Amino acid sequence: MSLFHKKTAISVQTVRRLPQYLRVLYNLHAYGRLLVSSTELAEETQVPPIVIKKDLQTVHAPSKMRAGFKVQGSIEAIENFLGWNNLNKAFLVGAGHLGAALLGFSGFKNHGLEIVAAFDTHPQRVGNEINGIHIYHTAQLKSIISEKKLKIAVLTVPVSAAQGITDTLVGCGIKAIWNFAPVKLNVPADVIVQQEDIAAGLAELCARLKAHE
Amino acid sequence: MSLFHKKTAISVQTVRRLPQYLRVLYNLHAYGRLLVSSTELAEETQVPPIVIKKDLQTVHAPSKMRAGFKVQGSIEAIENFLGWNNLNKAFLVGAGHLGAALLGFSGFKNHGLEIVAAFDTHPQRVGNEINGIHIYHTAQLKSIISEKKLKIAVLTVPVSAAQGITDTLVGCGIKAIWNFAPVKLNVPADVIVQQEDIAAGLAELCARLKAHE
DNA sequence: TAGATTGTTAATCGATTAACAATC
DNA sequence: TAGATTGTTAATCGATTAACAATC
Repeated sequence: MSLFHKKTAISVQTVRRLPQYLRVLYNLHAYGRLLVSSTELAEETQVPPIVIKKDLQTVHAPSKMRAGFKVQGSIEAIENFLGWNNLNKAFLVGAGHLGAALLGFSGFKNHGLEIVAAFDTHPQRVGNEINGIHIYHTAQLKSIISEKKLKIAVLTVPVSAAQGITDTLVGCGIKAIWNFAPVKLNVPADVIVQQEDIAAGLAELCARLKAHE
Repeated sequence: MSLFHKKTAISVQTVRRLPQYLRVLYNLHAYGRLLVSSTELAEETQVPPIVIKKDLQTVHAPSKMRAGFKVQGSIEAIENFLGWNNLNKAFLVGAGHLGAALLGFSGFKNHGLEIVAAFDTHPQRVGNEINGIHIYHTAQLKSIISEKKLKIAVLTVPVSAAQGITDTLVGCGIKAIWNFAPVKLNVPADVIVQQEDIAAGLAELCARLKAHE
């Protein structure tokens, strides 16, 4: 209603729920289902039907009155909203167990992310391939990032190495870092850091366990 | 103020922020610092000082007027709140890359979790040890769970195996499952499932990237 | 002392939930 | 038709934020 073009800020919570819906929708689509109601989606997720209805409405998922949301159209709406219909090229630094797990997870291609290179310093890892992705030595970071024009980093290095690598990445003009190391990274204001903190999940579990007793 | 003993429900958000504070507090403690203000903690985390003040107050972290929160006492308050001062014994199912990453992460001992056994079906993995933790065959789940009286499972199996294993675990009387497989698990109401969904983090990153453009 | 801080209550904001109309 | 569902607006709830007193 404002004359000014207000940036429609969609809540973080909504955004984080979208992948759940997407998984169910993929399944339904594979079974040939054309429509799904918010109540049915609610059964397949932990999310209350009204929340689902609102979330799908905010990403403009198409629907049919009385019949539910269109499966295919909702998939497209969510993918489009998240930008998951065209792949972002990314690279991974730190090809240890966690890094290898992420490299091995082909599902990212459904999630808008294509990891095209990996880096490590460990001589036994450099030169190998995981899931078709070559592991370069970290010394080559700068040249390969600029050569392949990469903007998104997945950081799975030990805590002790995280800030140092980050400084290098920032120097390479990286736009976003998906950080799995449990440290706060210092970056310039225009670099996005998405922090993944599994201790948070564990804390939640422990709190629920205590409350349950 | 109520005569009834109302269960003080602490918000999930607060619980999930606690580990961040804990990491900073451990560092400060290692440097011999006795007090820290919420403003200083705010600089070391992404969290606004008022939120930190409130969070620490809700876990009854001790403080000194005008001087800040007591470092050691705050550590104890958080650990105590989360039950991280005495270790919960847990086991892991699925010793692939992700499982191996979690087994290799000794930091869980600071987080109230001690993984004492791992399980897999892969012949090349069964019988090995990772970080001193033995990998048993999944066929031994039942006997070892009851022998060691384990109540908490960490689930890092492929999606296709997750529900089947879960049914077995429920049959063994497990109390909680920390689930890294991107599926909703069907469990009885008295079993806690803590869902870890890295697609949620990726979705958040993508939304922020889009908003940033 | 002045000023930085915690302590505590109130105000704001935004997400969730409820309510009900519209639809097929 | 009746009933299940989406569409849309209002109400509720709870987390965050602000405000200011108390303290050393």
